[in-house]
This record gives sequence, structure tokens and C-alpha cells, in this order.
Amino acid sequence: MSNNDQNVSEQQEQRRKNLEKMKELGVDPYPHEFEVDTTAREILDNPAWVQEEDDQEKVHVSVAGRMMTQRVMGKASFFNLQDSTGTIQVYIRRDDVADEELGRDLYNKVFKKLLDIGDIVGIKGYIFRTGTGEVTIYAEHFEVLGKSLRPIPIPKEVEIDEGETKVYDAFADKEQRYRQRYLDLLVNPDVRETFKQRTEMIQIMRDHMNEQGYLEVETPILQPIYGGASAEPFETHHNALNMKLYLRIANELYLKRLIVGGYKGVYEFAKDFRNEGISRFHNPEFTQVELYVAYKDYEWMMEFVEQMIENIAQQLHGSTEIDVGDHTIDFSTPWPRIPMFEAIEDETGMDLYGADLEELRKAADELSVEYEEEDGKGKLIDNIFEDSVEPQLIQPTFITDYPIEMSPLAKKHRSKEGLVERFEVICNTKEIANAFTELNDPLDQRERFEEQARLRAEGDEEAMTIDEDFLRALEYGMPPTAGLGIGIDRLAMIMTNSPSIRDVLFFPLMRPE
RNA sequence: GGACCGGUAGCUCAGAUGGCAGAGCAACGGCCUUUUAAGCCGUGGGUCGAGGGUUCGAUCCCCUCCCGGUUCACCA
Repeated sequence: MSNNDQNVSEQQEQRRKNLEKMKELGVDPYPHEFEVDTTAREILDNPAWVQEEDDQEKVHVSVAGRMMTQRVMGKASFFNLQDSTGTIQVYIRRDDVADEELGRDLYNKVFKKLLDIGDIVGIKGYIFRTGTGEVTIYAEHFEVLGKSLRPIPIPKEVEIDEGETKVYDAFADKEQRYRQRYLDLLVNPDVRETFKQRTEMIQIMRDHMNEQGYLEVETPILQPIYGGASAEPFETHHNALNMKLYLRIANELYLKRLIVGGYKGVYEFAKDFRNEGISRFHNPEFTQVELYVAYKDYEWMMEFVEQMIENIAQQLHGSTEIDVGDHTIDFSTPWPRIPMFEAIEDETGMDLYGADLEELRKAADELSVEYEEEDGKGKLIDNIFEDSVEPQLIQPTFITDYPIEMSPLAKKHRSKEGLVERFEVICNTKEIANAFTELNDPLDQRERFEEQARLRAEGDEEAMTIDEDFLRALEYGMPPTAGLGIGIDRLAMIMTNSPSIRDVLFFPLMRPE
């Protein structure tokens, strides 16, 4: 879009004219800086600053932000100034802001005529209280800091009862909110709060892991061999090396190499990419934190993760109980631990531990669980579990001890035949964490990879490929290790009571406009 | 990819067996020195998501397409 763009609305045209007129008056609509010394929040939080009596000393402040409403009453006006912390009312009078260059024109023309809602302004003045009791800045100096050329949506919040507010004309169209997140953030304060909480959540986790002495690391996003999960990758190409590369679907195999390298614990908040469907719970790029700790097992990891997440709830909401949708979720530890086959038996009455393929198909048929002809035992069990157990699990629950077929990177269970030492945390009917005692036996790992390769040859496009360098690393020796992955977006959805993953991603993937 | 719902002014939304397209806020011109969804008087603003079809006439009915939401399938 250029200045010559013919598709400007009447209101955009008006704003461009106002911009020109400002320049003609010698007002710079885009100055280089403004000295801010106070925020709206600070003013509202400091009642002592308010000049209540005429003989009281004035507290002078310098604030900047966007003008969101304007109430002009002839020679004086009120407007609301929104900064990063909130909204403060400003009272501005013609004769009190008149300056040497423009005199009364600063108010009569610049403020009253040429300033538009959404413009960014700077105010210097003192704090007083209006007749109706609202803490307000009495402007003694006013200047334009950034002209806005497009009308912004203007939700109006009205207080109905004590604390009860009603919002009129909210900027509500989800498509526009996702496409123009800057507007969404600007006019919907709860959106700013949601993303702030997401960041705080990540910070709490980072602190929690740093306190244990684990090292935050970075590993490749562009990978010649993708691995660590079962998923379709995005493909790309490196020109200079003339080489096919994949955007990572997980960073597991790299982090385990670092454990081989001798660190006691490593973690990474990693953007992963999966070339699969988009839904309320899936975005093609999403964030996981993965953590690997040497000399620990999955039992230890269960305690670690439940404490970390309880801690998040506590710090974010001051309580271990959080309202999510229609439910109240209680993160107080310890969380129940239910072996997968027990969970299935509890819900279906069927004991499928040790069942062969035929028996599993029969069970799936009885439960009306769909499956494909080529699905193996692992897939069948997974489907049965997802259909019968997951929808029942609202409170955070550890599901433990998964079939070996669905866990090619997990260590065999120390006592249960055919299972691995793995757990998932299910919360609000969704998986939010996945962990296992890591497979560190290089010969076993090679067999598992080869089994994956067989599945792949049979047409399973999500089966893993053999990573020879990873095997070589294991052959040098990896200590017993516990590994964990947490879906950051999914957890953020729960912690912020957001119904869609798009509500916790600033810029969810959208088709081009 | 399937099903269902939606797209009308800058924002939120009405609307009509198919007959000049509406409201509130926003904008524009006036009045107003403690207002607060400020108020009062006046004015302008629309390719009714896009393209075809039916019709004297389509924003409305039919078809195709685009974009979004929810949901199912796949996945985390």
C-alpha cells in the first residue's frame, strides 16, 4: 500500500488531511522522543499525589499514550489517555496549554480539530480530582507524538454497578483480531493480560529449571534428519549445500546428545513445526519445552513436573485451583498416577494388557473405536485410550506405562513386559506433557529404529527415520536419563482459560487475506 | 478434507415474498471551561465477501469460489 492508494476510506482521508494541516501549522506529527516519567497505573495507585486542596502542593507528571476518547466542551476538554499500564483521564483547557508558537491554536486547532482518536500524545501536568471524583491529569503541556491515519475500533466500557462493566462495540471479529493482533491488543485489555500471563508462565518454568542447575540451550531448527516425534515435517532446501532440510518436529535427539556430552540437565523452549492439520488445538508452529536430566527416571520426573505446574498455577493465580471453561481444575500435588491399561479397564471394563492384535481389533469394534487396517497394536491401544479415557480426565492426571510399540525412544519398563517407562499428563481432556525414562541402550535403540523403518516401508509416513549419529552418540554411553516435553501453548490455554490455541499465539497462521 | 454457521458503513449489529440500504457509536460543520457511552443542532458515508445464473429488477433466490468460526477426521 502506498500513499497513492485509492482505497482509503472517508475517515482515512480525513486523517491524512489533518496530518497535512498539522504540518502546515508547524507541528511535527512524528517527533523523535518524549520524556515520560509516570504511568497511568502509578498515578491511580498513588492517591496522595492528588491535589485535593488549593493550597496543597501539586504533583507534576509527564505521561504519554494514545487518546482513546475525546469529550470536547468548548474551551476545555476531557480525554482518556491509554498507556502500557492502563487509562488515565486528562483535563485540558485552551488557555492553560497555549504556547508561544501557536498560542490558543494549539488547543483550538491542533487538539480540537486535527487530533483523532488513536493519536499518540504526550502530556505534562499535575494530578487533581474532578467534580465527579475521578483522578485526572490537569494538562499544562500537550504535544502530538504520533499521528494515526486509520480509525481504530473504539470499545466503550461503562460501569453499570460496582465493578460490573459492560463493553459496547467491542472489537470482536475473531478473524480481524487474529490478523491485526496489534489492534486486538490495543483495544482488548484482557488479551494483553493473557499474553503477559503466557510469558510469566514461561519465566516461572525457566526459573524453576535454572534453580536446579539445568542449562538452557539452543539446538538446530533446520535438521537434515528429523526425529524425536511422529509427525509430518516441513521441508526446505539449503542452496549453498544443495541439501534437503527439515524444520524440526522435536529437539529430543539433540538434547540427548548434550546429555551424552556430560551436562547434568539441559532444556530448551523450542518452536517445533508439524505439517499437519490446523484446529483449535493445533497450529503448524508451536512451542514445547523439553528437559533432560541425567541419572533420573520417570518417577522422579513426575514429581518434578507436578511441582513445577502447581507452582505456575500458584504464582499466576494465587491459588492451585483455576477455572477453565466449565470446570475448576485443581493442580495441588500429588496428582493421581494411573497405569494406562488400568485406566482403560476402569472406563471400559476390558483388560487389554497383553492382548494381541486380533483381540485389540475386537475390543475397538466393541467400543466403536475407529482404526485403519494397517494400524498396529500401539495405534489401536492409543485410539482406544483417546476415545475412552482422555475425555474423562479433567483434573491433572499421570497416565503411566505405555506399550512399547508407541514409544520408540523410551526405555523398557523395569518390571512390566511389553511396556515402557513413560507417562503423559492429561488435563482438561488433553495431553499437556509427555515424558519417559530415556532409552540409553544403543543396541535396543537401533532395533527400535529398525522397527520404525519397517513401519515406514509399509507406508506409515509418520514413523521415525534412523538417525545414525544419534545412535553413535548413544554408543559412547548415555547415563540413565529422564526426559520431559510440555506443550507450552496447551498449558498456556489452560492457565489463561483460553478456548483456542490462537488465543495464546500472537500471530496464529492464517490464510493470506 | 467433510459437516454446520457466518461475511451489510471505521466498530457493533438490524434488515427486506425480490422493489431507492438502516440504527448506535465513530467521522464532518456548528454550540458548549469539571465531562465521562458527555450533551444539543445539522451533514456526509456502502461494489451488502467475489464471480456467474434466474428475473423487468438480486444485498436477498440458485450455483461456484474466497475468507473466517465451530466441529469431525489427522495430530500435540
